[in-house]
Amino acid sequence: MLKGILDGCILSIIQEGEIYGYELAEKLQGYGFHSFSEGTIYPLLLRMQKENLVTTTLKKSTAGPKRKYYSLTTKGEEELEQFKLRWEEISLAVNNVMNKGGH
Amino acid sequence: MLKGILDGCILSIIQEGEIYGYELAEKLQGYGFHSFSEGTIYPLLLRMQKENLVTTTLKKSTAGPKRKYYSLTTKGEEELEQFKLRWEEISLAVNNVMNKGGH
DNA sequence: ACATATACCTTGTAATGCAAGATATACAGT
DNA sequence: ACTGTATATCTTGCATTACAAGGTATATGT
Repeated sequence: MLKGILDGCILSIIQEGEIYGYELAEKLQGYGFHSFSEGTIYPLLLRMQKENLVTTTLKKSTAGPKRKYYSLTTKGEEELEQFKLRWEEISLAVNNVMNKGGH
Repeated sequence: MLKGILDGCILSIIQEGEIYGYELAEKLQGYGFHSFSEGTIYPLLLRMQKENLVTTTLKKSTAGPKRKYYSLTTKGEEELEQFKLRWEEISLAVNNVMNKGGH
């Protein structure tokens, strides 16, 4: 049902502007997602690249190996729009269920 | 991240009143969940029973085999409360991400 | 006797999420 | 030069979840 919810969130963050994985992981925490390790995020980014939702460019880091910056493709933007619609449907449905049972 | 979201929704529906699996499946559709087959719901109900979140009583049906009615246990009610909190956190976080990118 | 609707369960598979660990680069302190 | 620390990416292996598909069983109407 909610498969791809993380995908959607990541697409949305990338849409704000080019970003690399490590930074993205930190940003997710800032938005209130506590539970995402890099072991979750990196495989997901690789998958999205494979599906042509994002493109990457390597850039030097000030301290560490090269950063892999991600940007949305047109297909990625479309996917994001679809995700937004899906999220509205789902969150509405869950809120429906929740608010019936009690105050 | 959203593992157990269906669990929470089902707990919430059961809290409204005793209900059996087949009816629950139909009710979920009514709330706007399109994609849940019985192959998803029944195993989940059995698991929740095993975890002592729900209890069951069998009752005659007007047309078909006996219905298995589910009710919440105290533990199930606690689980539901926790889920509600978790859902608020998560939906807030996702909405944060979504609305930044510009609607 | 047969079809249909109801009702529950099992099997097998794919996707997802995560911990843990492997690899690699750069800089700062000693 | 050596060591530790922070940065940065990727891989492996496992557990959970979601789902389609199929299987079993009961009651009613014709």
